[in-house]
Amino acid sequence: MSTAKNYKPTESELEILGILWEKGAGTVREVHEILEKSKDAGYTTTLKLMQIMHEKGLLKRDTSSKTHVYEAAISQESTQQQLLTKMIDTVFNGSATQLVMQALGNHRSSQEELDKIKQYLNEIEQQQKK
Amino acid sequence: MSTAKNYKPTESELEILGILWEKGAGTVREVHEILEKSKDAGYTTTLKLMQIMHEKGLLKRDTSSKTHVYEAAISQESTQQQLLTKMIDTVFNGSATQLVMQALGNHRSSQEELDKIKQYLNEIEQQQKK
DNA sequence: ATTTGTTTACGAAGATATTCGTAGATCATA
DNA sequence: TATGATCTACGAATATCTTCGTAAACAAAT
Repeated sequence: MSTAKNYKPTESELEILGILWEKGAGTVREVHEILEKSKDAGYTTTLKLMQIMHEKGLLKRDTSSKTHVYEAAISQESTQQQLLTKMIDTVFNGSATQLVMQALGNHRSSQEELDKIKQYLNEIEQQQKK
Repeated sequence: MSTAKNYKPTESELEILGILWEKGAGTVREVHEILEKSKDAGYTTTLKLMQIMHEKGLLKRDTSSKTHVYEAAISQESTQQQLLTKMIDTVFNGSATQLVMQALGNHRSSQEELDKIKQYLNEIEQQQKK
């Protein structure tokens, strides 16, 4: 069986996870209203999706009141990590560097952000020297 | 209708594209033998997938000899770009920087690669000043 | 108490992706 | 020419994802 940890969320599931990561816990109604802005789907569709995600262990939920409150059960970081790894593997010939350069080249970053990255690079180098 | 350009390949399709990008043109048999190493599927499954990909415009094929020869019809770069954009958007809160740092942090890069990235950063900065 | 609105649960239809068996064509070779 | 190996084409079964209608529970308002 696949635990939630290494389960690969579908496209729709990722959209919902994204919303919950950003806003923290929320009801189906709340999630749905945000979702509607970028997608059109009925309320029960969102409900069903979130129920399935709960079954799969992707969401936790609090059913103590009539209106259930959901929350992401997997962290954004671990999900990012998993998707990145997969992507590097299948599309970037296994090279993280290739991915980084591609991302930097085509998604305009501000000077501030570039500085942040530079600083981070230095930190990594320091660590490696030890 | 969606052209091959903006069509989003499925998981299986990406695996096949990855193989063809790396090795260049190839027959179903060749692709299948590489695919088998990481996945188990029958020969006709791979065949069918590649035929469908051809219909969708993801692969070109040369049918002049009995054994057809396939080739990727979409570039690795544009596909990388498309997937990156989507991923940044849904999983990294729209921040390419966040993705870059996550990738750097968890996928060990050699000093050489780090230097390459630094150099690339400098190039970007130069460009921006103009 | 009845109506109205909101919620969950359930089931099923529809869409898409994946898998593979089987048949027929082609070719090498015994 | 027959045999066997390899290939494509086709169709269909299976699995998975997505969508939504409907019903039942509940609460608030009339």
